[in-house]
Amino acid sequence: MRADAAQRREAIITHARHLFAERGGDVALDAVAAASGVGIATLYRNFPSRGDLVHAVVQDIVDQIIHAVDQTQSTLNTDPAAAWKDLLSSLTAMELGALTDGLALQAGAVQDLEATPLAQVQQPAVDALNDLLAELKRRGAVREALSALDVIVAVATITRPQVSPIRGAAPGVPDQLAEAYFLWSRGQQA
Amino acid sequence: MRADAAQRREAIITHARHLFAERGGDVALDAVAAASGVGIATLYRNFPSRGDLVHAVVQDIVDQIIHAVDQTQSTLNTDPAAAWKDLLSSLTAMELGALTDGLALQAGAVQDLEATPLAQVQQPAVDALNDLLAELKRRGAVREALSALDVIVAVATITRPQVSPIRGAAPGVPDQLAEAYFLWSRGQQA
Amino acid sequence: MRADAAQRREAIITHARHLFAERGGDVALDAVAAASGVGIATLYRNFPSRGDLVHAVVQDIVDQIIHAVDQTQSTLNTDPAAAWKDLLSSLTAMELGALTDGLALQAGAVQDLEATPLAQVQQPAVDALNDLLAELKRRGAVREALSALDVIVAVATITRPQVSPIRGAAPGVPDQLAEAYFLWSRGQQA
Amino acid sequence: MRADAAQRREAIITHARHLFAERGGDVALDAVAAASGVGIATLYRNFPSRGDLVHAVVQDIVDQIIHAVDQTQSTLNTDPAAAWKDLLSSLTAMELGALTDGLALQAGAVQDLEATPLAQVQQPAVDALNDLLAELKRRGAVREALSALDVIVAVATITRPQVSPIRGAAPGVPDQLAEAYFLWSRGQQA
DNA sequence: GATGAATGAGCCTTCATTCAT
DNA sequence: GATGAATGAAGGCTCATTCAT
Repeated sequence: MRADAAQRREAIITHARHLFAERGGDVALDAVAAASGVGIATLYRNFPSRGDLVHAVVQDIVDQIIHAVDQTQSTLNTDPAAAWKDLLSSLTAMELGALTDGLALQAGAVQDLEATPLAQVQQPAVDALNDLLAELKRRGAVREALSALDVIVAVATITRPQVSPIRGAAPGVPDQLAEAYFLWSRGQQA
Repeated sequence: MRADAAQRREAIITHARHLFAERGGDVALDAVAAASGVGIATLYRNFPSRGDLVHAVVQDIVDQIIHAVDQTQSTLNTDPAAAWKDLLSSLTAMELGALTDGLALQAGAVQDLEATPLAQVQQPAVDALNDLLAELKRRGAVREALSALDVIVAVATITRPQVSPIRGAAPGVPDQLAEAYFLWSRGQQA
Repeated sequence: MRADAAQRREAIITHARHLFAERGGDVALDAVAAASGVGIATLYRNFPSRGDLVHAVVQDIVDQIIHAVDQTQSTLNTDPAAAWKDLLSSLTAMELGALTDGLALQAGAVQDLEATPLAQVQQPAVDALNDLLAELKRRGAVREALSALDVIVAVATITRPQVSPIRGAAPGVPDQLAEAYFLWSRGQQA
Repeated sequence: MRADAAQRREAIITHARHLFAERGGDVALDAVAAASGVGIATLYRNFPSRGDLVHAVVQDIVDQIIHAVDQTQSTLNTDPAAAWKDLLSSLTAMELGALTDGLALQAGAVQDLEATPLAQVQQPAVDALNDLLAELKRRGAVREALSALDVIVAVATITRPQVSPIRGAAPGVPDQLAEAYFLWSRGQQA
């Protein structure tokens, strides 16, 4: 039974992430519940408020970021350039756009970034990524002026959900931007 | 009073554009009206449906794009690289993000991009930009594989409204992305 | 100029009456103004509130009722049955339905019929018709138990505006009801 | 809770029917909800659009018409005249006026009566009544030229909601019209 | 523990009425 | 005097959240 419940919870998070990434952060929770195959009340039992669900989605993404950073550690010494490229690829595939839009709702009156509960949740990912960036910089694989938050926000910006007619009109753009960002991130001398 | 009304209409469009760019395409029309200093019914007299307002905002942006393209023509022959750089700067400063999000509302059931009334309104801007790109490509100032729509969507993606805590966390990202895109667009043989 | 204004006022009343009769008492005043070929403000100059316009429409109808009653006086002695039939025809052709629906708006909190301003305006018509009915009853042309208000309300009920699909489905009904009412009103002792 | 909900749904339909019949088809849905003792959102859960509520009310009335027709079958052979009289009584007591006004909302652009979803819902009632009328005509109890739709529309017209001051002024009129229509419908050759 | 139903608050839109030219 | 524009109040509908089974 416990396993069942945990599985259900995971399903909700996953579907919520996909929907956030696809349709933006303002999807109705009914839609999330329906997509997850549960009743709306079940969703609320697991996530007492919309913010809690957003929180969980962010946590999920953060875990993935940390995992991706960990993966990179192995090739870091042998081929730092490839390591950076792989990491950026992983991040790009990660639907960080969902993260960005998901925040929208809390943002209302928030002034102080540090105060956001999301900031705290993100911190471990930011820290891990910053450590990695430090290594990469030392090896000249990335630009000096690049912070973990910069990278996360940049990738999120590039991969944010796009209104479908737009996406259809210029489907290659996200890849172009990703390539451009990768080239730029490696630093001067183009 | 006719002049007054026209001025008011312009004010509404301007404020709507700013709000779309700042808070996304789903701002309450009440907020637009309030920001414009008019009652909600006045907004509705000028733009009978939300779609009409979006349409006007898009039109406004399209006009600006065309104007920017025109401005570029003068330096096109003397210094194509500078011309391209200036144009991209202009576009970046133009809040194209508002355009992107504004479309969201119509997008509901839209499958065919060409059918969108917005597509038609955009066409002149796309055509003008494509003509310019052709010239620039001939002069080797930009990558071959770059269409007007690509450029517009890319800039829109980069400058899309960003949730404020995010913006605060990594304020330099849009500029970084713009720079990256500029470098890439010139077609460094990658 | 005075003639012009008076003419305009009449035009508004006439169009209002038609629209009330056609589409019911809840037509937008904008529509009345447009149909009358004047601006909304002109309508309001002539009729400071919606109630005033309704009042004028009722007055107009009342005048027509009185006129119809007067017309009947001539044949009253020679052929009372024909007189009654003609009067009922006239009333039926008079769009009394407009009157009924026009009242709807004032009706909100009205308890006392006598207090209604419309009641007062109607009084002359009611009186004239009652006098005529008295004569007709004396001559056995109509049922004893028939008051002027009964007749007016009955005709108004029969000729009230009908939703178009309904009208299309059974177009003969108003005439059938008019015929039925006429027969009944003569007091055939069934 | 399922039973509870069904009951509530019935309550909404009943109250809507009364309000339509009393105040016309343009009552605020808030009022319907309040009268039914539920919140506005509950009404919308049961009837996603105003049209759906109208539809349900019509369905309710149609059911009653069919029931009334069925009831009549028993006395049809023994006393056709009484059967017809009873049926007309039943219809008159049925608030068909609600039906008529309820249609108003859909009517906007409707040209074709057959296309109306309401038309389809009504069809069974129309068919049943037409069958009965055929029998009655065979027995000479009603006029030849009388269709089911004629009867329904006529009764609806007679019992349509009346603005209260009017009703107060001539309370006997609906009964008078009903009597008149009954007499006429039997086809006394006048 | 899971579910469907209920609710109020909020946004979109219309309309009677007023105002400035 | 006539006009178009402006306005607030009200109704239609949706959605995050709570409740009863």
